Amino acid sequence: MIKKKKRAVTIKDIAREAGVSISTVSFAFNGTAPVAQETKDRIFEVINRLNYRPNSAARGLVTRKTNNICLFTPHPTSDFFSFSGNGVFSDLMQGIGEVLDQKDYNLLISWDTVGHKAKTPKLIRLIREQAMDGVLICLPSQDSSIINELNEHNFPLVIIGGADKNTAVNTVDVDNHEISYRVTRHLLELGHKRIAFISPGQLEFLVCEDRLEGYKEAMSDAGLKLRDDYIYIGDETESSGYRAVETFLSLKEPPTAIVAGRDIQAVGVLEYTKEHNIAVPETLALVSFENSQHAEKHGITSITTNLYEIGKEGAKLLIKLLNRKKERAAQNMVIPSGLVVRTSSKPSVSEPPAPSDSTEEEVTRVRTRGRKT
Amino acid sequence: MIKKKKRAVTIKDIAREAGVSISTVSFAFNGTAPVAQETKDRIFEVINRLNYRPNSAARGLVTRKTNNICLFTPHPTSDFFSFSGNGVFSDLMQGIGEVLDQKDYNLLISWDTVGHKAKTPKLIRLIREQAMDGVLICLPSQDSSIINELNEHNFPLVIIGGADKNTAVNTVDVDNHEISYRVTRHLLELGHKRIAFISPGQLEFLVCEDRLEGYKEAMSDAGLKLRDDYIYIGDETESSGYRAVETFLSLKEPPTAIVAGRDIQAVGVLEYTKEHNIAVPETLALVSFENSQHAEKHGITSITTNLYEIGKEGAKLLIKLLNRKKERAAQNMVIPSGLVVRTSSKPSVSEPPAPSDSTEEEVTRVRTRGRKT
DNA sequence: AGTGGCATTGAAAGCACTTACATTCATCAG
DNA sequence: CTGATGAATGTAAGTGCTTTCAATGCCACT
Repeated sequence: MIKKKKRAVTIKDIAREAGVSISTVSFAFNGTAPVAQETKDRIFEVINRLNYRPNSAARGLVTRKTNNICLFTPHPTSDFFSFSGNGVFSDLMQGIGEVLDQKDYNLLISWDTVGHKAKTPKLIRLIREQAMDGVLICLPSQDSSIINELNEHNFPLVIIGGADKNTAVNTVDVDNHEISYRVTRHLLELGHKRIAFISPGQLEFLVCEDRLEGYKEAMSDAGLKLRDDYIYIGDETESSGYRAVETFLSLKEPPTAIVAGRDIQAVGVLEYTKEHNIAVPETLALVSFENSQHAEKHGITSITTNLYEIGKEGAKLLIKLLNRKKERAAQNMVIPSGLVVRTSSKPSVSEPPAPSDSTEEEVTRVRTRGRKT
Repeated sequence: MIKKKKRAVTIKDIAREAGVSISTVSFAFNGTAPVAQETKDRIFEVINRLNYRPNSAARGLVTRKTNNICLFTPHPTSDFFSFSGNGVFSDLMQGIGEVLDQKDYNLLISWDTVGHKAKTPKLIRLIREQAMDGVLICLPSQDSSIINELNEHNFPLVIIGGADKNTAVNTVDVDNHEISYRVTRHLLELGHKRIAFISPGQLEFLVCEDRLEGYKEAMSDAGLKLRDDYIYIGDETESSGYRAVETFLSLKEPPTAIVAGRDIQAVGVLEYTKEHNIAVPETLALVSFENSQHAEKHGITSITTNLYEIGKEGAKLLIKLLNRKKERAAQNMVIPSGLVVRTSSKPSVSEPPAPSDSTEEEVTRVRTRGRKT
């Protein structure tokens, strides 16, 4: 095989080979102008024969599009990535990837660089370099300075999983406040009064704050007063659930039910109750979030947070944004959640009965809100 | 705020504002030619004031570099992503991301598109479009047609986790064959003769094949004959481990020890033994791979497979490749593994003793092999 | 035959950079 | 004093594409 500085095939090559001008090739390839069927056939024959694909840099230079979309996440070892124990990140990514793929967008991953606070955030750098068309930010913390900056510059942006409700920005998420209200309400309806809450993580994450608030509101609405000692700030580990029950049950007035912020914590709770022979749900009822395999395996009542769906809708929304000429109001998209009642909150019969609240029947509710622009 | 079709600031703007030519700006910014300190200062003042960053498409067009590196993986819901239960993908990605970040490369993620066999693989498309400089392929299956194609075109490529030893291609991985030999050997040294093996997944994954082969070789070397009924093809689930023991123990001559292909399977094994009151390690000894949190938590003897390190080295190697002018022989980099002996393969004393075989002490061995080119 | 209209196609101007090469100007050896 | 040297800077070509606008040819219709 003869080695030459083998340049990739360009539009020029196609034009020459097909005996037409380069603009005609461009028109034919992109379908941006009418080209006689005969010439079109000839051109495509050459394109396929030579495996031509337009150089993305050259094309991007003139069209000002990169077809890259950046997924900006917290640090991969952080809380978030182990959210739900396993597979959550995969679910999200798969949802995103699926729609991006279909629309021929590329997925760029970026996260806050460790210990480089001094440097311009990588995300900002990428934007200045015009290296991507839009960004999906997932699980932002309360420090929304970056988000605000992007938003002001009017950069296409969708936030996934926990958006500050006070910012006029496009979001896709489950309504953590509402579902937390719902699971707490479920326990209340079973007659529980002393209900404790385990936060899924640090409260600076909006998911966590929202879930806590939903719990609080449900309690207040039920006329129950909130107790600080019924709130435990957990993390992404099983053992944080374990330690939480341990703490709760050592109280003078221990709770009779627990809302765990995530399934893996609920697993930790069950580990404790099993070790200490505490009857679930008779002595201690338990509900949780995510409805993951863990919940299914351990019979934990849990409410779904469909990350796959969230990713998918987030990507769709972002792409819609990119194709929009004129400004529009920011959209807050809510992915429906279904409560799946299992033995952890119900006298065990045999098999978990049908969900009281099916995911399938609900419909995505979309709320819009004004934007200053 | 006045809305204008706000073009990003270009090198031209900087040149005008600083009163120099654009080439001087380019020289100063990139340090590619000497520029008087005074002018350099003036230029950088303007650059910082206007937040200039060179347009990546324009720059890429002439330099033929994108600074994008693609991580090509199996489908995100596949076996691989849940490899090790949780966090493995994160570990790998973090390792990769860390070094890429430092060198100002961007991370592009791509995986085989579902059900689009007809379409040109996305990876090939990206390469033809010259949308990335190099690719990290992780956990390839035996179908190495894509790899061969890339390799023939001399496209910068590093394979992570399971490379076909017969292809002259750059790889970074633990030596699955060797570590499998080692864990099996460990059981043999404890006096076991009837040792069964659970494959971590379908044998088309090279990791799986390698681990199986290592087991087989250790058995053969010990003068023991291989039995088909001592081999079970598992998957990424706990229950595959459960089913595996169940199968093994129903044999006329059940094994006295098991090599589980991954920690999560070992967990499934322990679940079974616990339920059926089978003494571990007395009646059934157990070893596994990965040395994940699962292994630690359940006291499973396991051998490390440091994905973080693998990712890091893989990225480093790829970047080295990109900066190399002349061709060099392909490198096969082996990340060391350490066997951590715990109670699952040792009469339980109290706490797991010090590892018999510490990771720290080993040194990365690098093998090279000729390449045809 | 002349003319207008339409469908195709081509020529050329960017897009924002890098870089080979030319130019300038001061300095210094002869 | 002159020409050579070399550092600093500028000029312009080229990167592969899109897109505007002009040119061409063909046909029907007058």
